[in-house]
Amino acid sequence: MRKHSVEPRNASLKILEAARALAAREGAGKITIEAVAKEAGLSKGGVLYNFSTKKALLSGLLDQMLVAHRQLLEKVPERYPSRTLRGHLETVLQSQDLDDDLSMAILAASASDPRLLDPLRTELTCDLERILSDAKRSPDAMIAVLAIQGLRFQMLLNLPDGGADIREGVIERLRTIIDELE
Amino acid sequence: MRKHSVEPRNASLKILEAARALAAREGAGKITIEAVAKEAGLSKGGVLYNFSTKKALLSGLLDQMLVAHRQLLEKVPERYPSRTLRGHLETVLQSQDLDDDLSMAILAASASDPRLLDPLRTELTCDLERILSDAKRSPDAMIAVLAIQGLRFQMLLNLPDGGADIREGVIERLRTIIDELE
DNA sequence: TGAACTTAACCGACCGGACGGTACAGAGGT
DNA sequence: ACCTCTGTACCGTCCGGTCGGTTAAGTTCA
Repeated sequence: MRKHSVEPRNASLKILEAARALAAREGAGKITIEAVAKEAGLSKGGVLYNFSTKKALLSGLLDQMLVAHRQLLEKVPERYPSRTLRGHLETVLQSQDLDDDLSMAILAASASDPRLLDPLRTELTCDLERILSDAKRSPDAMIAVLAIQGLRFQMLLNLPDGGADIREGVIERLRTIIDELE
Repeated sequence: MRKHSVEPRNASLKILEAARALAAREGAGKITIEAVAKEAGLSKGGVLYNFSTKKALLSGLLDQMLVAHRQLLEKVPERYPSRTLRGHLETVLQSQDLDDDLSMAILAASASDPRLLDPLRTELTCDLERILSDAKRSPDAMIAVLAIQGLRFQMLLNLPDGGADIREGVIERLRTIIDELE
């Protein structure tokens, strides 16, 4: 029947990319199917062909972010102790503002459908398990996790951070906490 | 055609209360002016008289939460060192799930209008300033702040927490960190 | 080979309803 | 009489999703 050597021209990726660009340029609130379609050089129908619903689109975006997250984690050299935790920290520090509006969009959507975040939850559950089993003193490890999470949301929502010097101090401190875990 | 002759003045409070109840019962996504009106036992016009726009309503909700937050902070006995920080921790621990959907609603709305969170930002800026000036080792204090923030979001979004024992360990550890700040 | 047919990918008009906001007409109290 | 407040009706817009095309690239078979 079908041999199909050439992959079906995947517009999905282009669509996701368009959504990212759109979110970065216009803000989280501007992600509508039509807008994404226009940005991707497609029609509304085209987008809906690839993602049968808007939730599916957002879900796809989250998925992409999780994949990127995983890749970043793997880049942490194996020899490091508390590898996962360290990876989390670096991920947060590297994250540019580009992802912020995207995250906000997903967050906003999760207000009406909490299950949208399920993939994130399972991913975090995995990571957390690894982190806690790696570390000697789990409370300290968990506090580091929480602080990193706090840092992420602080950046996401533009909450006050106490100024640059505090920021650096915190990062340094977090690093030493992680170092001393094992 | 007055039925309840009592307390005709200013339905704002009742409206806010209704919005809270609605959010708690139906979820964050269900906060619409009409729904709130129905819940509060008045009409859409009535709600819009008190809050001329939906943003104003959400803003009012945020305000109420901040007031409650401030009151909780004041309940921490003065003699405690790092009073504000301690208050933050206790606030998070006491917070009911009731507030969760409300917070989600506000968060979601802030995706399309980031300035909605401005009051929160200024409040936090104040608190942070006090916390950092109170504490001897500011990085540690900031880490505590971040961890508490992380805790809040973890609860808000139902992110994994590593289980009850870890949770307790974290709380205890946070308390000692705070104790040792001054 | 080439006509008929199938299918994947995409288009775009349209629908329906949700929702924020407006207009205006009272009602009640002072 | 006036001001504060509330109710009803309505409007316009936005947006997600549907649906009947349409195009192009195979595939089948005479």
